Amino acid sequence: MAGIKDVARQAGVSVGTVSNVINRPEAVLPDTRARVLAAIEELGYVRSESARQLRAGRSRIMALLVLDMGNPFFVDIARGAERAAREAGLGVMVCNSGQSQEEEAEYLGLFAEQRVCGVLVTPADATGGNLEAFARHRIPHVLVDRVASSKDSCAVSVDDVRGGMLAVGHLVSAGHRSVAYVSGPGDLHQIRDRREGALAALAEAGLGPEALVEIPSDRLDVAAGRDAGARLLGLVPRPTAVFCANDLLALGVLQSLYAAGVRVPQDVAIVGYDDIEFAAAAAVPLTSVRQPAVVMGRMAAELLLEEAEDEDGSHRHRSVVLQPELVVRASSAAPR
Amino acid sequence: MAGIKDVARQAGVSVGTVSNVINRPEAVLPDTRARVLAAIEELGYVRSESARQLRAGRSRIMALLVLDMGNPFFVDIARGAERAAREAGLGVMVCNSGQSQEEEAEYLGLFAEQRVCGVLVTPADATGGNLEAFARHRIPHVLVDRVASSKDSCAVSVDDVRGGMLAVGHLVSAGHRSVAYVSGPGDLHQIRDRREGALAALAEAGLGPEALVEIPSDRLDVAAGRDAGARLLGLVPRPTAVFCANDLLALGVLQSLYAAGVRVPQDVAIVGYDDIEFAAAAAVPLTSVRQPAVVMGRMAAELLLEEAEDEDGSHRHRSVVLQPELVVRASSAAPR
DNA sequence: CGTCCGGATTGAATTGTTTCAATCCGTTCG
DNA sequence: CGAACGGATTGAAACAATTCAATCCGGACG
Repeated sequence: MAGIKDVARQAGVSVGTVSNVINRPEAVLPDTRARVLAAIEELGYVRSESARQLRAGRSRIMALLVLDMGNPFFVDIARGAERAAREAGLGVMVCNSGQSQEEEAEYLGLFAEQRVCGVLVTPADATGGNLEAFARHRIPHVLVDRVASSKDSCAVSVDDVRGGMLAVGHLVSAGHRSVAYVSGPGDLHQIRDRREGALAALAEAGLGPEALVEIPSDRLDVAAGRDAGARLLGLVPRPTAVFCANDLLALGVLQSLYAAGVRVPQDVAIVGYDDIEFAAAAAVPLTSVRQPAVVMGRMAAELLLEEAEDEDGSHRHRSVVLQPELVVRASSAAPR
Repeated sequence: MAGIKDVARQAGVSVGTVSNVINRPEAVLPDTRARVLAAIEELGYVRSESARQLRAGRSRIMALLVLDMGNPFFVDIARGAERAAREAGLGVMVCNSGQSQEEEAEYLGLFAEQRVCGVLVTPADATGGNLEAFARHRIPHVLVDRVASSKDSCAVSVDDVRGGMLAVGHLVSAGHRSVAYVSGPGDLHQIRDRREGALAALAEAGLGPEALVEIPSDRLDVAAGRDAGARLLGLVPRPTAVFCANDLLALGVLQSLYAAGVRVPQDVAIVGYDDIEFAAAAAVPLTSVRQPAVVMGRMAAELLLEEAEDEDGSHRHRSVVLQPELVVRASSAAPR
């Protein structure tokens, strides 16, 4: 494959001039430039990004590590981040940790080797232990959908406590007195915060923590939701409402209940979380807590860019907290 | 940031030995190895992927360029490809072209600069003109969800003509005599093949091409489906069934009809395409043509690996055609 | 005792680009 | 006419790894 030297020889100029034609065309005489461009065309020259990177010390790629690309919520985050990155001339490398700390660690190692200009990450665990190495190496990183645990990084999150309050508050004010919480991996902060919000809403209505029946789940997908739905059906007495930690779980629960002939919302009301596109199109359109996912992705990318481009140490880490919004649809209503 | 030289100095060995410790540990005496590993640990050394790449000539990353990551069908393809790639120790860089030829060209250029070891691509246009440069530079590439237009590359596709036949054959045998086809961008092969299959199914039942009413759409998402649904409502006479080029469109159409009080399937039957996870959870569970998306992604990645690892030119380009499968659910039934 | 062998280690060459001090050359000015 | 200037161009250094021929060293063997 042709390199810059071949181009230089072909055009009868030095390598420096070829580099200038590519990077600072205005600094080269028009006819020299034309000659070089012709040589580039003729040889089919494509500049090597790795050589540039080697010299520059870091790549022009930003990494995004999410829990699950099968969840449209994360796809929206990716979309927001991608747009912001492209505006800055950067590429985005999107990867899934699948909520596994090992995979997360593996990917973070990969990113460090790639010398990515920064990492947007939704950590798979609460402690963020995998990120310590990043802080040590001064690799810019921004926590996404997660509050900053230390002052070592920026973070963009949505107020999950408030989201849980909105969801369960809505159920309580519709008259429900016993609510199931289909949760997810216990080490996820979001899951815990949403529960806390749910408990707060119950407390506000004078109900104790026993009014919230937790149905744990180790994953956050539709299949796990179906399992949770089956378990819900077995509960005696059965709660009259379910709050799910995300919409995928809610869709799975809905399918389960539907299949068992339990009517939604007459017999059981359901509230999901994320308000993914498919929530509105569900068998019974899903009441859900909407998160500004695209905005979150964009803001995270912008914070990362600010940190990465910061030369003089003027960057101050910030935590942005966005507000969720309840979208009421058919799946929630007063109990019998 | 510490480099291999710093490690060598710290451990009192040469750079070659450090390199050996990392890449061929068995070729180094245990105590030397221990010393080097200690130095690596102490200095927090992380090897530079760009320097490796520069020397090796190409990266250990495979690119995947799909039309839209918002479509779960492509997410499944990505999952399949990612798994196969990781088994081979490669990373995957997933990008969206958004069906735009300009974006596609931009990304392909980026991939060439990155010297990716190969590209999996669902071209945004029928001609695949953007790929010519790849063929010229001998960059391995595999067409995904698309038949090979030339003998220059491998391809993995699903028999879309047959998929269209399955869908419309099902509708026809349920008694429908007029079917709307909500299509997508006309330059996509899949869209045309599915139409062809639809026409073939109609012909088999003695119906002419006028029995297929095309409702064109320039995108393939839920919003476009809603638009298409609105247009369908305005048709006189209104077809009794709709075949949608994918499930996102079908979900959108379903929402539109539902909102207008048109009953599905009593008034209008709907058949989608892809059988995404959300099809089964829809307001009316969607009949759909299932594609083996994960398998397709995996096979594509495996073909690419075979091509990329081929040294002696023994690789022969192949086209794999997978078979789709009809999944009948509530959204399709006999007309009034 | 010298030679040979083989495994461990070395260190220089190589990769493709960017950058920058040095050089070249044509103009202008004193 | 020489010097100073300034824009265009040059060419070598630097980036961080891998690779490989050369070297080193200890032991075995003649």
